[in-house]
Amino acid sequence: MVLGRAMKPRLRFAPSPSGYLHIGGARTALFNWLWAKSQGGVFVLRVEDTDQERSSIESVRAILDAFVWLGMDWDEGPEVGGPHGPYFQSERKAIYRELVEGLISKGHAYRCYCTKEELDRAREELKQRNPKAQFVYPGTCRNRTDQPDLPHVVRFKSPRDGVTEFVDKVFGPISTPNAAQQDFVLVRTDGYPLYNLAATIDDHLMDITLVARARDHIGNTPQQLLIYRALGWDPPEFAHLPMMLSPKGEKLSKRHTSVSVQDYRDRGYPAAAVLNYIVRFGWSSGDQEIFSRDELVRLFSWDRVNKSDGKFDDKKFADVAFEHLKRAELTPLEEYAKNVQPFLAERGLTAPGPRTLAAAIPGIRERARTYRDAAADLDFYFREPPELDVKARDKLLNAEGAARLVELAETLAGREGWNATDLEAAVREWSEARGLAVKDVAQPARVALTGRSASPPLFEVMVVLGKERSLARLRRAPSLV
RNA sequence: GGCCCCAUCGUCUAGCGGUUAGGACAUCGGCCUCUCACGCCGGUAACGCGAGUUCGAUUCUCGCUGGGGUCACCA
Repeated sequence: MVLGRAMKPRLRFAPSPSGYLHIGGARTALFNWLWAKSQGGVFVLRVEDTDQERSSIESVRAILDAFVWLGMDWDEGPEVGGPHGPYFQSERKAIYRELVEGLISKGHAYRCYCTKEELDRAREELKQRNPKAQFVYPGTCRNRTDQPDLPHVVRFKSPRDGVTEFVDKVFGPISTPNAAQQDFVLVRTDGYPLYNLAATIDDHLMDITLVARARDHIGNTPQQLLIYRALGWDPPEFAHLPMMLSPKGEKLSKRHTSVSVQDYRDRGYPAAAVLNYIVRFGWSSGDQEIFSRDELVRLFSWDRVNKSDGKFDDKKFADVAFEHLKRAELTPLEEYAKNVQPFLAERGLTAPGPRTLAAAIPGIRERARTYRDAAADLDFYFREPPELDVKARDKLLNAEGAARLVELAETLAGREGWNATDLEAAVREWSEARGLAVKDVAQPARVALTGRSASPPLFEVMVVLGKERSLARLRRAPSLV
């Protein structure tokens, strides 16, 4: 027990509900979640909806859904509640108001009556005179007589000298001169707190022990530290994460790739693969590339997090997803079947027999790179007749070949065993007896059985299809030509 | 521009003073084969530059260059 503070780490992710869950946000949340899980700590979700203009309840829903899909559960927050609520900042205005009054009365903050228009004008004028100069709030209202009834914002009275420093869990010591700080706004004219104020107060009141967020927040940290000090509170620890950038090194936006977690689900990627890919941005564990969710929890640690930004790579992402789909230990059969179902439904294949589905999946596992692809690969098993790829037919199946398939069907009909080994032996024997190579029979048969030129191994297909349907499709061959 | 941060193959990374600088993706050959895949074997490919420190720097220090972030009544 150190200093009597809570020992269990309490981590949080605080999205602002102004859209979907961004893939970068998911990554930030993941690091927090992993640490909370691995330490037996608590992961809280807090909705930062102080900007009424941009926040929406639909967006909260979308973000929560994304968390559920990713399998990142939260211990406190919307829907589950908890002892530190409310978890929507819009419902915490009274808390902020009271604390801000204290700040003002102690001289750490003051009311400012300069209007946005005045400030914008001053900013503009300065820019005219000296395009390179930076506008700093001149402190006009610092010592002005207080008139609480007039419209105003509340500004923090930043120290003019000294430095603010902290030890980042990832970047190490970071020190910023206070002179670089201006009297930033704490509360807007409409009474709503701004990010730095609300986040600071909530992190403290919610007993957050470690704030892990993307590197673009490093510059906010000194301001928040100043607020902690003014409020007389001990700050939590901070960990900043390197950024995940576009392939070109720009800020990741939808111009470059899917940025909404929802998109990845819709494109048919496994959730665990999304997690696997994004965690590898800035974190590694030796040479290992593929991790299950549980492994991640077990292996994650801050000393394996590095500092340099990374660029998103679709190809690598696709490969990670593919690995998850290929390995049965990562995606068990039942899970695969369940997840591919919606994509089959999209193709109008609503009720594939569960037995057949389970039997068919092993054959397409090493072929399908997404659940969406898997549904396409599976299609011919469940569609009667299978969709015919005309090009494949033109290339591989002619009248002569089709006639042979009918003969083959009769031979096969008389056989006992209907398993891949026996079927292959039978077809081999049958082909050789006619002076044909196996592929001269197999390729036309593939077209008849699957409607396409590419499929899982032919004899596996026949087993999954079953004797009756296989024979029927072979006998139907002449009608395709 | 001020402040802050970063720097190993094209990309994600391993490396924590002495290595033929390793892995993965991508890419290029080849093998396997009833198709497509999977798999396997092999190739190309990196320490940004310059000073120090040291017997010895990818590794430590400084400078430069390059890149990124941030400077709102957004979060």
